[in-house]
Amino acid sequence: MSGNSAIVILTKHGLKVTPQRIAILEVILALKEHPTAETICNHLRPGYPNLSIATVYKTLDTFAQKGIIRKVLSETDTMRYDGVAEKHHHLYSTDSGRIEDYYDEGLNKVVENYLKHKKIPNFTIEDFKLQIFGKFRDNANK
Amino acid sequence: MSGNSAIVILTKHGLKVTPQRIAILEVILALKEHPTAETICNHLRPGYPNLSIATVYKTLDTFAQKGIIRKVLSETDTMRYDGVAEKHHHLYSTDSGRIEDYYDEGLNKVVENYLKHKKIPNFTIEDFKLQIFGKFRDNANK
DNA sequence: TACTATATAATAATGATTATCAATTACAAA
DNA sequence: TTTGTAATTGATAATCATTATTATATAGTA
Repeated sequence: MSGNSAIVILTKHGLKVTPQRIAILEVILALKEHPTAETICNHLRPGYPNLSIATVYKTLDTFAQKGIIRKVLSETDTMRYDGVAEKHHHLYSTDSGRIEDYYDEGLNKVVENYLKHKKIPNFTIEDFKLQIFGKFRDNANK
Repeated sequence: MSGNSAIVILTKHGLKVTPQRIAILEVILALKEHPTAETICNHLRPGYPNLSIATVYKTLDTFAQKGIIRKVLSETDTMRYDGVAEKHHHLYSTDSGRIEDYYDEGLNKVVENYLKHKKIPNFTIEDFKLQIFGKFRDNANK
């Protein structure tokens, strides 16, 4: 029951449950590719021909504020969104715009440990994230 | 002779030495605050009233391509630039747009070591960078 | 000094995102 | 169930950062 879990998430965060919000949330949870607002819109157009891009932007912002999704910094000037809220890092291709998630609990621990001891002067750490740059060895251009 | 080192850098990278390039390079090397193109322009306006914002953008792009400076991903949609080419990380404030450099050779080593052993499938690592999120304990809003 | 490729300035164009606002809708209370 | 109200949506205009265009100016070389 995929539709259901979106509703649960919205309710849990005190958001009004609208068809648009359900649809947008379902798409972003399903897509693994860090979609842009535009991409999300295109995915939904068949079912919601009147969906406005402004609504998508506003909804994504709302979700990000609630911590349901994350905004992803990208090399270009297009903002991208990430349906995965659990801690992870990003692999950036140095030849294309491709970005992939990278989970590595060991890496988290190593860095956490290091930072726990090495205090940064004048700064209280809340979270960290690695951007790893390099090349994918397959040709897919997700 | 601060003007001199900018000229040396430009020459070393095979770039034509123009007054605008010297001025822009000097400003970005001097500023510690990851300025935007606009900020750089404002700093230079007194001396170069006709400096065009387009020139600033193009020049910064040229510098970044040569590796003289780096582009910095920011939370908002404004690109920022970093005069420091040596490897370093960034501290992001979670309440303001403030971004500061963070150098930590020990941290570099720890992560490098970890990644050297833990191969990432289907990906060749070239470089990495940490984004560290948190709060600055002073009030400066650089 | 003259030549040629490159850089610059001014400005128009683009593209992503945000603001506005009237019409619609979710949902709480009666 | 119906009603009232505040929040949401869609349409579109406005904004803001960045890029493209192009005529003029200039750096570096012969």
